[in-house]
Amino acid sequence: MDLKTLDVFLDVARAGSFAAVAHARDLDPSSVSRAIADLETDLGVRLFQRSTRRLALTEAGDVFLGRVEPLAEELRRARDAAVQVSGAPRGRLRLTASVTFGQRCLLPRLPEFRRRYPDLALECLFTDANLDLVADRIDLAVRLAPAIEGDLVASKLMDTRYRVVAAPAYLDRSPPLERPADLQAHRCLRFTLGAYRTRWLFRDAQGAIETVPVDGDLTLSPAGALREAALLGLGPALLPDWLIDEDLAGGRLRQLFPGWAATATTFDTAAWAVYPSRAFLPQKVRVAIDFLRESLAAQASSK
Amino acid sequence: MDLKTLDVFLDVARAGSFAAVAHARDLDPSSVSRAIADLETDLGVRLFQRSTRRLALTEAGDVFLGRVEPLAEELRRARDAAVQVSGAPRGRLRLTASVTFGQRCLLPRLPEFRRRYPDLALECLFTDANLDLVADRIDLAVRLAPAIEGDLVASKLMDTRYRVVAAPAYLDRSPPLERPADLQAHRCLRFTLGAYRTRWLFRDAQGAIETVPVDGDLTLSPAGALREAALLGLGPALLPDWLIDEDLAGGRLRQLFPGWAATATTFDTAAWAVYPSRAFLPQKVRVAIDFLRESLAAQASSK
DNA sequence: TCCATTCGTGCATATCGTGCACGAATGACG
DNA sequence: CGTCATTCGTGCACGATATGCACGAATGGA
Repeated sequence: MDLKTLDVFLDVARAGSFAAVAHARDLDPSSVSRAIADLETDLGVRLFQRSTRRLALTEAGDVFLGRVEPLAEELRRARDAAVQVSGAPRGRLRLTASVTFGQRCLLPRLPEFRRRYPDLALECLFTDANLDLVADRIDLAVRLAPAIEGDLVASKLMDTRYRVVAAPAYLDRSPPLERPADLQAHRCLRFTLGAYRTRWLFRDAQGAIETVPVDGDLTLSPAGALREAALLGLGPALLPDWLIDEDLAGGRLRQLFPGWAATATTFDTAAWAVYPSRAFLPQKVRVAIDFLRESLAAQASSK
Repeated sequence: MDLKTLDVFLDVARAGSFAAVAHARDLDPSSVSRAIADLETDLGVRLFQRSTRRLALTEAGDVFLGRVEPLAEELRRARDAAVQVSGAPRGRLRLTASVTFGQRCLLPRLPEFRRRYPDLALECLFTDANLDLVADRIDLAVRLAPAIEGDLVASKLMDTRYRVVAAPAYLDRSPPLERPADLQAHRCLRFTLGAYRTRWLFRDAQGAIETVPVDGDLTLSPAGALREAALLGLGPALLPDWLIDEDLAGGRLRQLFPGWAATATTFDTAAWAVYPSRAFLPQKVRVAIDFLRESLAAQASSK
């Protein structure tokens, strides 16, 4: 049973004519005739009594019409409802990012986002666990990486950089840190993740890369905790710019080796908006991506 | 949008797997995958987020599911309702017959019919106008004719015969009526319709046909009125057996020329149940035909 | 009676649905 | 981490179905 056929049935019942409906729908009358005949066969019930000039609903046809007419309308509504949910910046958006990035870069932007899209409810899952977009029904993930692999679609929000920093008080009472290699004489504040614990990489203005072994008696996670330790003057730390830019500007932290790019993994990395598919992208996701890109870009360009 | 596709969608939403649904329905998984993809294209909305091991409804998919789930059930009900109306001896039956036949042969049978089929409402249109089955939405017509022509379906209920009759009092005071030709000396009671007004036909035991011109100063319609005139002794009348059998048995009328078959049109004629179509014949019509055939046949065999 | 319109059907063809084969991705398991 | 079974998506071929066209029969109006 085809919904188009049901619509044809409704039209024929109203018009009392196959030919009139065929004309209105730009179909051949034989198609309408057959569609109705097929529907009758499908149902096992005669819906119309026919003569060439007259068409009348049977009692069964009457009953079917009464039942089916509201349903056709409901189905249109079902479609419209689905389209509307998808097409409008409303509904519920499930967003995930790491704890620190979420709190540092996304949370402060929520008031403005809410102001712009008051019909859009946000569900933020800030976690350092790498949530599965399908299984956890995530609409949008913000991920920090040099690039995004796999089937997922990614849209770059902003570039990110790492810097080695330390508190002024730490620097005042410590041996000088003029070159990256000087770190080896210091107890560095290390991030929990693999490469961050053993060696940091530096690239100078000419592009030469230097690997510096690092060690220390403090390993921390998440990145926000590392920042706190650095602010407390516990040692040098390798931290992302978006986390410490304000501390640097406020003098609470100082950047070491400003002529060098620093990292523990890759020098070129970014924050990405990641979502499962481009096809039929709900509007709510679209506007969130655009908002974040715009907002974070504005932050980046003010450095 | 196909209802089968909607059912597949519902199954997939419940099972969270294309493959499982394909297996349950004995389909290839690619068919399920395509059906859902086509539905998404049709709607312009993504209903599921997919990974090979995981399938999750989108928010739009959720909304659509909630809307569509009750509709599938309602459509099944619509079909069932139509089938039920058609399949059961219930509902409303529109029946037509000529005034006289209706009152004489059908009306007395209504109590028994109602007793048998209490859920079946009868709408009887006894009229001498030849109603159109389609335009007037007649389920069943009882027609008196030698045969039924055209597209309509006819089922013979019983044979009918005409007889020339007169009241005993009329015969006592009139010239003798021993042969059909004797009618010419009498003022016959004539029926309004064409051939009944000018000549009656007689066929003897050997099959020889004699045409007798008839005349008189009284022309009547319907047949019941003609019968009344005959009972009043106003003259000889050509009347159908079903109308006068009881009068003959009660001696109120006498049959003339018993060795001859009489008619104004054709000698072999019958009462027919006529209905628009055999295809998907509603049960209510079926039982009415069967009832009338059985009941009228019983009347015929008791003569 | 004539004629325009309508429904139904045969036929040919275009379109669509579906199975099969296969590749890529996913997770569970050892 | 590697292996493997399972799952979804896609190309291809082919069968099934939908549809237009032509035409005949019937209907009703003039």
